[in-house]
Amino acid sequence: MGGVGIDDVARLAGVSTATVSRALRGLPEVRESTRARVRRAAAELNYVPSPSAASLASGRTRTIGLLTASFSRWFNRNVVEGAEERLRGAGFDVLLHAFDFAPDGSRAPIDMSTMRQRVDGMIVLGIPLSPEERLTLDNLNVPIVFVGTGPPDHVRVSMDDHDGSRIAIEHLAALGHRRIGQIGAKLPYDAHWSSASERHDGTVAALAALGIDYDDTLEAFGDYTQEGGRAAAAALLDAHPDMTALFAYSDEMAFGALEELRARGIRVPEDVSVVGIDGHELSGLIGLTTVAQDARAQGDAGASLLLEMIAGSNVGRDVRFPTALVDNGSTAPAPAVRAA
Amino acid sequence: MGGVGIDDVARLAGVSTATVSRALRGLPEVRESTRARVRRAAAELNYVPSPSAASLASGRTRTIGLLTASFSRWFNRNVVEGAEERLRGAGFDVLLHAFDFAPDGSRAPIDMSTMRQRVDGMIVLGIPLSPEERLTLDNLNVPIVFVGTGPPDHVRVSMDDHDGSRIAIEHLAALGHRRIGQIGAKLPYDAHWSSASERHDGTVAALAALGIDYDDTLEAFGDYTQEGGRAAAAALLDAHPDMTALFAYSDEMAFGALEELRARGIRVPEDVSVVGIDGHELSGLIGLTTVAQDARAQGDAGASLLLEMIAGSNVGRDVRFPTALVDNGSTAPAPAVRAA
DNA sequence: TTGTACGCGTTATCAG
DNA sequence: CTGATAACGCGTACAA
Repeated sequence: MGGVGIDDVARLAGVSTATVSRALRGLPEVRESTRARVRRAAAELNYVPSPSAASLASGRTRTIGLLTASFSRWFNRNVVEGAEERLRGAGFDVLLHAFDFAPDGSRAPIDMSTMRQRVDGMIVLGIPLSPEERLTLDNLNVPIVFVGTGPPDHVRVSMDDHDGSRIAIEHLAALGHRRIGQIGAKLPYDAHWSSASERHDGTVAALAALGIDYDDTLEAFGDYTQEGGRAAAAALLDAHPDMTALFAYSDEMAFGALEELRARGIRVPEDVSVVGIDGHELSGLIGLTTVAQDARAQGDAGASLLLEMIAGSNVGRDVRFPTALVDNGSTAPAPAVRAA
Repeated sequence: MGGVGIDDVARLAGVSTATVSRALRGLPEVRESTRARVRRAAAELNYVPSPSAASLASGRTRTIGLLTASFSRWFNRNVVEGAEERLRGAGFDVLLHAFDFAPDGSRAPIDMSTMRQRVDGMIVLGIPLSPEERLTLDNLNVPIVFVGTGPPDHVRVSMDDHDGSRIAIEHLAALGHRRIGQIGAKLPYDAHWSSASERHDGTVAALAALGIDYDDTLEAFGDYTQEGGRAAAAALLDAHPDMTALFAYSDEMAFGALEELRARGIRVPEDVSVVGIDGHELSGLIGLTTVAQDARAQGDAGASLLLEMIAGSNVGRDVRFPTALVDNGSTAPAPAVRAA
């Protein structure tokens, strides 16, 4: 029951352990009749190969490390789901390494060296990494795919952040909004290649293209949490009573903003319009207009890419997913326009 | 860089590999000065032990398997977070095995034998298992902890389901509601020990204690999804126009019910009151009164229990967490009462 | 197409 | 307290 080894199977099937190994792993050089016999013997004995022994002997682990920030974030949990399904379907296990940000937005340094020898590849999800952290990652000497946020010298899968901002800003501008507050993120180690940075740049570019002056006091940072979004909204509302719209870089931050607006008795969308990013499953019920992305598909794509890299392929550098505006009713013509 | 082994460290420290192993694992029988020397050598060489080799030799993996249904469910993702943090803190890795239900509520059979030799323990999250599935689990020969839903002959951590229903029903009854629809779940393999079953039983008991007749046509099944909750609400509203309240066994199903009510122009709470279970982070913004539980703490507790079992302790059978009503405004006196 | 035999990098036993 | 050495269970050259 506990100790059926490869030699037990070999004995029962009347072949050598080498043949058992080859047959069970589907190597082509085995006669089909032999393979069938081995399979039957293995099934009869309820044999399962020891992954430790296999890894030790082969150097491969058939395990992928998944580094992610908290599942309280819609994006992360959806990517993990998509990636996990694809990886398990391909016969890979998933080693989960999650971590949280402290309330002040900081976080403990992540040491990936514990993953050494444990994984054949890594997926890193949605967080900027410090140079030291990237070093411990690279020292793993396995392929790495970044999803959501990733440095330029690595393979990255994400939505088209720049274009997402353009869509949001153009939507608001078309409704006559000119004083648009932004709720962004300033995470540690953001070296200008995070999604937050790109959404910011896209916003600035979109405003410029529309001839609207960019005012950096119209940006506050919610760091992708609901509470952060609420605090950011509060700060912006205090500083800019004339603001008529809010663009949050995630639905969760937008939800926080909606809470703050409601608490102040400010009507949405009559007084202030709000747009988020994600396409959260509750944006419909809550009534939040959002720039929707398919996070699950990004997880799937990231996993697929990683598997190709492990198989030796030379994949490209970047995969960007499109976004689309979903109007759930939280935007309306700017008050001044309506008045006119 | 790639191939620093225990013997490299041994050579540099001037000791045997056995001593290196003992020193680095913190075994007590090593002189502190020796341990320090070994530690220094290991650090200098950037040595990380091979988990495969360690597992092969010791039989332990320092890895816990986590079996869970989709993270789209609030409960699951919060439990996973709580458990993951505790396990990683204790030096254990987490192997994630997720799966989805098909749209019709069924699911493919889960084969845990792939976890054989891979994990020192298992946490199973929130799903009833078939007898065959439980068998593949038990055949792993490792401690198992169930969180949320678990068979009576295993260690289980969950909220007090029975009492949660009591709280919800008493709250509604105190407001004068008598025709209370329930949105429950009928998952495959539910052998009467699931949270859904217990919430149902608790509801029936609470109604009986209040002298309210139980009517099984007032129960529909949403299977813990938002869409399912919406469909269940629709069916109940069609069949029972006189129904004045809905009690859903999860916030997500309640959210679906709110969607359906809104689509029909039925006001909440003026026409129909709604209560959920969970304390979802968006229940406040959405305005859903709910019986709140601490899912993260349950994940933490489940992990702690499992670690104790792995260490050889004989833990108890059951840990139940309390719940508390959070009034977010979706309940009001029953219309008939108001009219009176 | 199959078998032999060595090696993978630790842990654990037993001496010392 | 420390060292030598035999497992641990498989993958894979190499040979047949």
